[in-house]
Amino acid sequence: MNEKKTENVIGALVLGLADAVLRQTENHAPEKGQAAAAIALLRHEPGMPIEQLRRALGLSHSATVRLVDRLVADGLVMRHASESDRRAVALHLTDAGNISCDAILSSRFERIARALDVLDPLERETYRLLTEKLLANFVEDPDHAYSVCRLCDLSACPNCPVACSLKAKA
Amino acid sequence: MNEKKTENVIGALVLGLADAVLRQTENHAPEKGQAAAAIALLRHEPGMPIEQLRRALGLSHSATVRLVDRLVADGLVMRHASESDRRAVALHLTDAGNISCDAILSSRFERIARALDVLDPLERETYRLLTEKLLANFVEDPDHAYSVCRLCDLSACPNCPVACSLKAKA
DNA sequence: TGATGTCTATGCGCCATGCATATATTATTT
DNA sequence: AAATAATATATGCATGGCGCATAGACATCA
Repeated sequence: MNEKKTENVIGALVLGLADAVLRQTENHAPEKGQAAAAIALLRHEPGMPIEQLRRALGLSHSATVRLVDRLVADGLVMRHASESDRRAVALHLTDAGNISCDAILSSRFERIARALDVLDPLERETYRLLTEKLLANFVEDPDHAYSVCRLCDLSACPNCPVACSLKAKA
Repeated sequence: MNEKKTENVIGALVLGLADAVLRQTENHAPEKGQAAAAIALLRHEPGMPIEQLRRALGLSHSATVRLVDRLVADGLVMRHASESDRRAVALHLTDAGNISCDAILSSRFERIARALDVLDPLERETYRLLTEKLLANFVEDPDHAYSVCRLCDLSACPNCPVACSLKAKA
């Protein structure tokens, strides 16, 4: 009995913590919504084209173009010519964009770390291992991987289970 | 070393699963955004006034009033006079609203259950216990509790750790 | 080379949002 | 009890983001 309670509890934490993280990161971005995620993704993958960014953010094409327009106007992002495809735009962070990105990543880290404070080291390790198992099974394809990891600090994520899982599938 | 990896992995799962759940539930609501959460909240608390709904959804006042307007126009919600406060509106689900709510809750459950499929029963139980511990520590006040549990199926959540945690604080 | 698909950009209309304001009712103060 | 402040709801207005449709540049493949 009460088999549904597990799903309720996990759903609640997931929703609440995602809310909290998104609120935190939005405070360090020029606007609400996916701006912070766009900035973090451009650190992951400098030179990312708009279309790839679009798929990672789950936006329509025009919404993505206009988001990039605003980030460029804010001085956080630059549009360069892509070397491999002359149709495409290669997006890069400016110096100001990198500073903004640092603030986004560290505020996200702090918020999650605070939520994990109640766990002792052993519990935390257990939780990490189980979460990695869930995550490896969760990701469907490269676009989804970018989406799921869009606010991660990849420099602090050796052997990312998402990347490993995709490699194993290929 | 790699102390930040725990936060990265949990942040990624939380974000990705919240995305997936929100997309699922939106499919069974008349519009994107907080409509599905509003419907689920009105099942939790029939007669909830607009202001309380507003705090649970994290919207502005006018956005909430207009959201309710649209839900009423869609035939999912009714505005009644509140018995305890003649300024307030008591919101209730219509029959159609209840049907929509059933679809929202079950689609959320299915999506989360699917993500948990990789865990064996023992792992799942461990994950549930640790998540309950995190959740009990996470919730700040009653408004936050409504927000975090806004898509839960409370009929399947005996001894909700969120409610218990708030009782203990009071 | 020709046909089709992809990547980016933009004009246009719609609609959700925030702001300021208005009204009714409750709570508080004197 | 009267006056004042605070709360709950509603709405007109202006702004702005979004989706749709379209267009041009380039790539890919036959």
